[in-house]
Amino acid sequence: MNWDRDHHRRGYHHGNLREALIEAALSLIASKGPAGFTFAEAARSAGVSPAAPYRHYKDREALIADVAVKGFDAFTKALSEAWQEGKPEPFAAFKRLGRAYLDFARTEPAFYSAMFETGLDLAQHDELRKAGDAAFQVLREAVEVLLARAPEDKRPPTLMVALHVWAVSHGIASLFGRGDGASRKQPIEPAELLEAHMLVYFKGLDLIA
Amino acid sequence: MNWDRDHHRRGYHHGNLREALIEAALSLIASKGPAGFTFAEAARSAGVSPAAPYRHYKDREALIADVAVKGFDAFTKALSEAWQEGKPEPFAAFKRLGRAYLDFARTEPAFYSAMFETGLDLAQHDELRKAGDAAFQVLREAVEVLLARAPEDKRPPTLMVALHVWAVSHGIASLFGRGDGASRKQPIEPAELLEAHMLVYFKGLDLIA
DNA sequence: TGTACATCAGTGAACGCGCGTTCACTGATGTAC
DNA sequence: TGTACATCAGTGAACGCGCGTTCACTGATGTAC
Repeated sequence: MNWDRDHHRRGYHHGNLREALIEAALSLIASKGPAGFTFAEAARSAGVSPAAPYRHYKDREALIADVAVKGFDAFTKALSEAWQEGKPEPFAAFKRLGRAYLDFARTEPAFYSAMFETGLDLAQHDELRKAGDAAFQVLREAVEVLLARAPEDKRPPTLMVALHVWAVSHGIASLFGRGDGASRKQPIEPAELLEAHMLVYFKGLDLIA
Repeated sequence: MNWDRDHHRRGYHHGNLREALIEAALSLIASKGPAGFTFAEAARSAGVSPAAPYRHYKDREALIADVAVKGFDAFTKALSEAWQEGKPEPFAAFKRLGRAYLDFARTEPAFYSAMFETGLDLAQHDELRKAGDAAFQVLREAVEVLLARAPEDKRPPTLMVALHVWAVSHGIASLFGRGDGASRKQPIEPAELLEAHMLVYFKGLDLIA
């Protein structure tokens, strides 16, 4: 609970309303889903009048889009740090990458749902699409390093493999790996399920024995 | 447009308000997403007073849950009909099953998002969980038939494989295969992407050469 | 076959509520000279 | 270093709106005899 942790230093100007609104939006999304988030309540929880957010965002949707962008930024960072350019060993690094993907979805369900479930039109939010592309780029580069191990004549297309990796990760995360009640509990842990999948899949690609 | 296609036969009693409300909910979800659906507007579009829906549903959430249940029923039916008990040949039937999965998500985006993206707590909606389980059961049985081909000593667990199939199908459907603007267009068709995945994956399981 | 009555599935008016947004405003901050 | 002024980032009151829900009600339907 940190409703007013900053009240003591608040004067007329908030100082960093933008960040405060994003945090407020996240905690509202976390507790009520992406639908149950309102501009007014975000303002209230940032300790500011309902008109104040309009200094920073055109409207409600602009704030959600910004939350999603910030989410993708954090996601890209988390994935990059897990991948570590494939060092010291690409397969071990890839395993870390997969775990980082699921960890993010589980520990940041509000970000994750703002990123993938708000139904924002990507054609209308260029910055959002770019932020999403940057995250995917991490997966793509990791796949590229792994595929470099295969003999050139039987190397599958990087894009295809990267899309497979993304799809299965996203599928596991959204079906079985969320923190909330929408999760369909299974007797196999999400991380274990993903790892088992990648072993079979890479074997199918002749990348491993 | 069928706002009042039934008006001529409407008297005091609607006759099948329940179905009309579900249809109304679907078209509202389709045009504005699961968030932009209201009880009042559903009533209006069914040509009925705002109090009428309460004869059939406890509240707004009960209607959404029912839409999701009906969606799973239709989904289960579509998958079963595609699978046809694996006849005449299991792999061909499985390919049909995968296509049916993606087709449903693409042609019934409103059902699909009511089923997977409304964030309903499954623990609190038993009928919904059951309807979802029934759909998954079709995948599970199909996987079981395919796995029967593998030599018994190197046969992977049915549940694990079925969960992999579900995850990758759901991942592809929700990331790349929806009709709306949230779809991340790729140079590979969803159906092709799924089929390519299953070929690699089954090869990894030694089910095919 | 007709009638009395219970039950079902609607009406329509009303309610309190919170939302998104606009407006004229004002206090705080930064900058030019 | 001090002052004038432009700009920035807030206020707070107000608006119209549609929502979810409740209520006493009533027309239509089904059933017992």
